Amino acid sequence: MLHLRDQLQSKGLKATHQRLVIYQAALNCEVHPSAEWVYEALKQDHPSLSLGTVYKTLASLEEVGLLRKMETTDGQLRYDAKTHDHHHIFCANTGEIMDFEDEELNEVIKTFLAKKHINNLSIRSVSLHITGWKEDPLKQIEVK
Amino acid sequence: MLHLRDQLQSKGLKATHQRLVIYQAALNCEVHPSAEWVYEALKQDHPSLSLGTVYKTLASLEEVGLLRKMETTDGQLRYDAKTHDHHHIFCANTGEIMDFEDEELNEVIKTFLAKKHINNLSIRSVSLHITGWKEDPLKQIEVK
DNA sequence: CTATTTGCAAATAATTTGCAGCTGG
DNA sequence: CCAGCTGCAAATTATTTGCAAATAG
Repeated sequence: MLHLRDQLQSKGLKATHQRLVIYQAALNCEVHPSAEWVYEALKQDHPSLSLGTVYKTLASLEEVGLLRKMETTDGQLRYDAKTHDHHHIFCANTGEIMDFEDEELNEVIKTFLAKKHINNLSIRSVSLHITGWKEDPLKQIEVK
Repeated sequence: MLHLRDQLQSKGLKATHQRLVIYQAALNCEVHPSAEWVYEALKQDHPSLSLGTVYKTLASLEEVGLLRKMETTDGQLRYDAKTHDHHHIFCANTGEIMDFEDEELNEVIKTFLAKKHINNLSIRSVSLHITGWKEDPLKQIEVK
């Protein structure tokens, strides 16, 4: 828990109890959490935590770069605790969003884009959105 | 306007006046429109058109594949009239979202992913999210 | 005709805001 | 201390729904 505290402080945020647990929940979360998700996850152990605070805290963490906003289509703002370049696989039948990390792929894409010299744009990050379909026969049954 | 009518009908949708103008507005739009955007754009010429109808119509068009939902971070559901694979450039200073089409890039990415054989996933589409920074000195002034 | 679709208003969901009281440094 | 945070409730924004009236085919 100590280095989370340091991270917050180095960004100029007070290391409050709420921020520590919210940040930790986001980091340990295997999915890409929404405010609601974090709130539900923490409610049991921290009943006095309010949903409004979760919203504000996630926004602050994003503002200072400790979290990233995720682009989604599902009507909820989601966050991503990985702040380095990585990719996402959206499974069209199960609705899952999985991380996909591949340093080689990052290189391939960035090299390609660098060669192209798009307008007067300096590229900061790239993230691939892969839409796929799980061919697992067990899962197939669940297709709605 | 004729082939729009045909497209709707071929998908089993009645070619109503509202659908024709909404679909056309989405197609001619250089940005990636939200329901609100389409509504505002059409309000003048079609004052009886209701926002609820715009929501329903965009959802229907997406359902039959004439539009795609766009992943965003801005809290509004946006649509994209391009239904083939293409990429998006998000400009971090101006907030613009630009299309980026490059058949060669699609190939490079798909070939790479095909080689990897990710789990038991069949890849349906890929879309690259490029975050960049416009180096235009004129624009730099506007950075907030 | 009649199954769909529209317009409107009311309902719901997601997020933000205002502000009094609490708390970390 | 006291500036920055939190909790709460009310406000706002985005989207969906229900239903009677309109309309495409």
